[in-house]
Amino acid sequence: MNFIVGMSKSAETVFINYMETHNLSMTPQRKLIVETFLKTEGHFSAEHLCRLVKEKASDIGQATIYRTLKILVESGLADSMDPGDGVALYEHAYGHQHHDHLICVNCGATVEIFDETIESRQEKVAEDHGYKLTRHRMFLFGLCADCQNGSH
Amino acid sequence: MNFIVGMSKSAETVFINYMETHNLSMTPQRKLIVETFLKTEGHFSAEHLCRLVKEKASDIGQATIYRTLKILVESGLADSMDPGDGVALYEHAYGHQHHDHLICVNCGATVEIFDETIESRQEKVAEDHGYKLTRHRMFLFGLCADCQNGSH
DNA sequence: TTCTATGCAAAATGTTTGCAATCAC
DNA sequence: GTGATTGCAAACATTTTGCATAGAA
Repeated sequence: MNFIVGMSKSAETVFINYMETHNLSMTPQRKLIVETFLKTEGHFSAEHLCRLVKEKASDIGQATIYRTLKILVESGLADSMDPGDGVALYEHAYGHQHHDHLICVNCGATVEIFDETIESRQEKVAEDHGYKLTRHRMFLFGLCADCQNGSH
Repeated sequence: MNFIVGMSKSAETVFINYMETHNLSMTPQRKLIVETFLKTEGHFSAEHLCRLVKEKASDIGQATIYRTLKILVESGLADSMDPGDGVALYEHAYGHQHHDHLICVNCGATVEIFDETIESRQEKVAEDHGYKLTRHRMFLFGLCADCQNGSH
């Protein structure tokens, strides 16, 4: 379950460090939630993570899962986004470079995208308006190749 | 209150046409809500529009305002967006070209932006992944000039 | 021990819906 | 008249919070 990325620390180590420096204790609940989060690839809702966690320990309350997700985001292990329907989606952030998302409006298939030209134009546009850019969100919506063809 | 834009129809005309072709009736409530919407510039929430409408007619229910906002979006007069906090913001869409938004994270000042290069790269990135792009949303977050300086 | 974390249930938020009464055409 | 529209209140979905209990260090 470790990320082997050169000399960088594992996600677990980063999380444990964050916990220690913030006087947060490592409870079995948090351990399970973080492990489950790290094992889950892709983009998923809090509710989806809840289901996965409760499969392993049905007595964990959803409040704890939401609270731990917040810690995961603060610690830099998770990133959260809302493509527009008011439901936050989470994904791994540690060891992952910034990217935006290309989402199929029919089946939900999501591709992580990154375009240097867009990124630098964003900086420039912000500067042109006197803004100091801190972050951005970009969602491209369309029909994926599969959905353009056959079904539905 | 009319938009004088060459030969194009006024927003009211477009709305009335939409109503007729969709078998929707022009009630005094809808009339007031649409008038208020058209008079309100910028980016505002449903709740903000509710307040403005209720100042004029306190007996209009919020459900009617939400329902009318939906009609406004469907008719192409309004555009709705959610910059990320789960609250939809509305703005005029009729007679306005597409644009994205640059938002001050401190004071909320919002600038409408448009960059040809970004737009065409978005198309290309989508194509490269076999997607047929239908729409996109982009939010740039940063500190506006005012907030970089003095007050906070 | 002492302060933090938990689970539960209730609250908060923004939006939508069911329904009987009302209104537009 | 007839079907669409309204206001109300309740329902909704997601996320957050208060609180008494339980647990970590």
